[in-house]
Amino acid sequence: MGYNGTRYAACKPDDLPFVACSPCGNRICGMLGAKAPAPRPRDLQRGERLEAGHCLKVWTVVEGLAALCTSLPDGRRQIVTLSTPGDLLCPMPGAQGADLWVEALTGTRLCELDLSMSAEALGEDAALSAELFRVVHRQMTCASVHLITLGRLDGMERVCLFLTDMVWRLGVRGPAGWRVHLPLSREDIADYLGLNAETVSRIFSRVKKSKLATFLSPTDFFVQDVEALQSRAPLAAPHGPERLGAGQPEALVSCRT
Amino acid sequence: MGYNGTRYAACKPDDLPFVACSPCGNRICGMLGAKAPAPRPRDLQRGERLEAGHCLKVWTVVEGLAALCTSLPDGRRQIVTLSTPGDLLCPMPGAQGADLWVEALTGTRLCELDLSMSAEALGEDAALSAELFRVVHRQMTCASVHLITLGRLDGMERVCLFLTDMVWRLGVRGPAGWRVHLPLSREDIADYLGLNAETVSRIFSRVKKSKLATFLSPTDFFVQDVEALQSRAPLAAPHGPERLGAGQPEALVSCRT
DNA sequence: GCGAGGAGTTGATCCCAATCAATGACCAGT
DNA sequence: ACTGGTCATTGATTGGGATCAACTCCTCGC
Repeated sequence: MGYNGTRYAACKPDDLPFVACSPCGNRICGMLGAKAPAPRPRDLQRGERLEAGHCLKVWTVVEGLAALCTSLPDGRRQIVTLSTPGDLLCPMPGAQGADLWVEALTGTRLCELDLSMSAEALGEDAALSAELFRVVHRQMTCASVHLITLGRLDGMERVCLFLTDMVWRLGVRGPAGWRVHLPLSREDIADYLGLNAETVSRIFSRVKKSKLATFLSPTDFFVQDVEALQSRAPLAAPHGPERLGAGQPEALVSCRT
Repeated sequence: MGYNGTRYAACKPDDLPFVACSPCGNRICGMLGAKAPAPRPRDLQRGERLEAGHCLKVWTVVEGLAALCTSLPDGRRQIVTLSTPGDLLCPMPGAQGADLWVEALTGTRLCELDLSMSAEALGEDAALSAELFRVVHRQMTCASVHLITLGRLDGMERVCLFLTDMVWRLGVRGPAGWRVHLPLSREDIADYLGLNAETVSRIFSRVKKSKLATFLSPTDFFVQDVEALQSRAPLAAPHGPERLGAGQPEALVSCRT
């Protein structure tokens, strides 16, 4: 339970193997068919890592929360991407000097797809390439929002944007508002937002005081007025209510005039 | 003059029309052939903008320096991407709430390619899709470095990383080191690095004092020991000496074991 | 029940970068 | 040469977030 019913229910663990994963938002599994080794499920405990290495492996998050993490030689960590159920995780060989890995921020079930064996298929299957392009395109959009967040928003704005994003991605709608379970620690949030854990905690208190959200426990909060929360940030959360990417690549479609 | 001779010389203005642009690093022009309207050159003066809109237009920087800019309703600006000659600029419909545009930071010549007319070609031409994927893949890598920079590096580290990057991208090698002409203002640099103009200026002074670089003028500097400069940042500049992306998509190739 | 350990909160203090302001360098136009 | 404008530099001050530390709460294992 807990996560968005429609997306999750369509791809519950029992449905393995995952070739029928497409309802999760990952249409690649289905498109590949016999061209790649069958997708295989992977269960990770909190803190467990997958070394991204340099292979073109791709994961779909089925349940839980995974992050694309980097860390500098001195231990500073930056979370580049948060992936909630339905998201595709494709770690790209990153920056020299920074480690890169996929980490489960809570107990997480992934669906692993190894595309490296089928590099030819990638180059030749047009529909697949287009789909890959679409996915990466979407990730670029999210990356832009994250970039602006880190470059120009102050702590309060970052946190409000983050909470709004969590509402859209993990929230359960109730009669009076949204209830959200935060499956990550303060430090994880801090590493995603470019802050530190104490600061995140302090800002949560401010959010609480200004009644933008109610905290039921350190990991559960409730939002009555998402608009109010959203408007505290000068930028909209990338995973809005009408979730992008369900249909055609919007850049291509929106241009027919 | 001024810019890296080899890359620039292969695609100088006289070579128009730009179908022969591929030596610039943009192989898309050549691949499209008759499927898209012929690429057309555009000259921009400093500060001039191209509204990215929602169309799939793509630009190659031939000469000068262009930026993908965003700004928030209150005027805060964040430069998402800097493009030097040879780079491909493809503004993706960005964050809601933030304006997005392409801006020339100095006199700049672009080569415009409108892919929106040929959306079918995009979906059907496998090689083209793969190339697009490769380009976006590369941009993701740069975006990661930029993200870590904004999230976790302090001012000095950001500036040293930036200067190193400029050496690799714009530097002219001389007998005693590299000479670089910076075609952007302090404020542009600040908006790229998530700082403000005065801070950038102050840090430049510190760099000068610590002899990591010599400033010949506000817009020209000289670096004797790039390694020393580079090592002041905990991360390598994304445009290293052996520039990525000249050959195959490295993710696909590096996995053949 | 009890203690150990981890996570979260809150306080005190420090420090880096933002802000505001003054000055200087350079350029274009008259 | 003078003037207005833009850009860069530098100083004084402020402020937001980091750091260090104390304390609470909760869980887990015994």
